[in-house]
Amino acid sequence: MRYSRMFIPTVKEVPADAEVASHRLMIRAALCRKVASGTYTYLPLGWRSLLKIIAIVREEMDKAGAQEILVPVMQPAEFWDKTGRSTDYGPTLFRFTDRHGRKSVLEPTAEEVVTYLAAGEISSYKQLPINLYQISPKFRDEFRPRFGVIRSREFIMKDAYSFDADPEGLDKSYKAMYDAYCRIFKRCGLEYVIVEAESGEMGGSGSHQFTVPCESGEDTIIYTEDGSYAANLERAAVDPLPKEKSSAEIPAIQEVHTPNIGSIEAVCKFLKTKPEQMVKTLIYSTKDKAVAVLIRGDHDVNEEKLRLAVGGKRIELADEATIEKVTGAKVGFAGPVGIANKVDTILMDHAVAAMAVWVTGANKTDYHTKNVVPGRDFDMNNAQLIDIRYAVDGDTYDGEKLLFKKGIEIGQVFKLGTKYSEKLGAKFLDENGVEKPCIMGCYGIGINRILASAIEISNDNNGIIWPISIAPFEVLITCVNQDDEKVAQVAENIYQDLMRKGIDVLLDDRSLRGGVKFKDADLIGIPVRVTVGRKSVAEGNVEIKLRSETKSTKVSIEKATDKAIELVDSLKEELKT
RNA sequence: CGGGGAGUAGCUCAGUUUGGCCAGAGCGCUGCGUUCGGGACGCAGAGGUCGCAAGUUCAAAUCUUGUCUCCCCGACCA
Repeated sequence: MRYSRMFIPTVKEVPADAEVASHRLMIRAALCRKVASGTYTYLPLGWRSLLKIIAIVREEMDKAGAQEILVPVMQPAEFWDKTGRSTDYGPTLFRFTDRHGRKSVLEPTAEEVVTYLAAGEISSYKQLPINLYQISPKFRDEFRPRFGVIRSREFIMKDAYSFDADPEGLDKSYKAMYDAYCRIFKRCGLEYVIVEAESGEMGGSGSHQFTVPCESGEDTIIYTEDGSYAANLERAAVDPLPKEKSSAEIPAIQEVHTPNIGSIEAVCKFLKTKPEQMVKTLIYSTKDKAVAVLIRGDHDVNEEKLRLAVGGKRIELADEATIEKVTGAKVGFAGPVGIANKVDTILMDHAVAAMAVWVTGANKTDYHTKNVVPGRDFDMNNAQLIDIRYAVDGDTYDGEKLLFKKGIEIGQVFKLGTKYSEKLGAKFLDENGVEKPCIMGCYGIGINRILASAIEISNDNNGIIWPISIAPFEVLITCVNQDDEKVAQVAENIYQDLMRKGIDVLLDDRSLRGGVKFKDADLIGIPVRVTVGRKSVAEGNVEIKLRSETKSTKVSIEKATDKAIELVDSLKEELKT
């Protein structure tokens, strides 16, 4: 491709609304442009990279035995009602009504439609296992799109769905996808980590998340230094804290007047105490039950752990009316003492149980209680002791200190089980003629996030440094003196030669000053660069360098092609699996 | 959705407090000339219903009200 004829509108100025490096560089290097909040147009360079990523994903999926299909982006809302995800997905689901009044959604993922397909076509164990995947746009009405394409409302996802006859089969299918993911991300040049994850509203029994560690990531991954444990924030388990020693004499429980002081900070200030000496009592409700959650003042409830604790049911913070009914007080004054017979369940975090003395709400508007001694003033048998909070700095798991790191989630694999197959009737007859639901798994990769995270972890002040596998081009020839016919001809010859030999090459044949071309070259980050200029051509040479290095080497014009190919090959070699 | 901020030339922004002499700068773009290996320089030019709508006023980018959009901080996910 000739630069002079290619649409590569690079920009010198840093875009005002781009916060993270990858977003800034994607705009500046002319990979994409924003159309509206969370939606982007990909320009030729960006699309070329995406196509390369897609090709890698497709190749590895096929190799892992999955088969590519394509389901409609526009799906009947009815499917989503059947699985309950119409409500579970909530406002994130894009909905619309057609001219006949039929309700539809734009696919955020395709469990429903693929399971519906399986329900109609699969009837025998002989057809299993099967794994179907697609690579297509997905839509999610995120409350806050941000970081460019990292969290957007429309994105390209590879989503795969496996159907197996038994749990052992699912384990195999899952492993095949897990391994394929490792190969895909390696080939894309990403440094990634795999952590245990929660399956969230996907449902199911097991999940791993693939994350690229970097500062601008939105996800938090938690791991132990010895590598024995790694999980995401939603999942990470923590050890119980050591029991505090109680000082000899603790005065009797005492009610304190705290007018209009409901929040933890305010109470602490008022009572001159610290959040870690307080116990928060949060009232949650499921469809039919009220649950009190006791957690230390400086900790946060992990609602995913909470959801699992109540048997995977949908659970949310109770509304004001419920709280007032349960506690007999306004919001902000709930406490554990005497609440046992008002709620259906009391869940107590380990850290609360470890405390010697509590400061809590009094279940009385404008009052708190202090000197609450667990066991003495609160019957510990009323509460179910569990791990229900987010891990914080200083926590351990299995005795090992937990460390925290930010990252971008680029893929996740789930063991779904039969949630979807049962609801949508994807059943088969086993070898004994017994009808059973298919056991499913689902597997997602954020294609655009691979692009963004590759840039995020590999760039410098001057621009992108692409891994060669997903770079828009493999080689860039910079012709420094385009108006010098001889120089231009040398560049042209190398260009033709590289193209003939199957190299993805871009020739910068614009009639511009060298400096401009070098700046653009750094910005768009093509990994191998051949510089053809008057000086070196006069000596019979050209210069070759890697984008990732500053030094260039002189090679004779005749050997330029071979040298460039050699560099391309060695870069590719590093990404082989 | 809650809290904060911003919409003026293709881009980055000044001007708004104190209404008029205020339609501006730099970059980019077009033409000519000089330059020509790290985003050159000179001259000449093109380009804007000041987000939109209503209102106040002799007069509105500037004041009032409404509205839309975008960005940042919190709760979801690839």
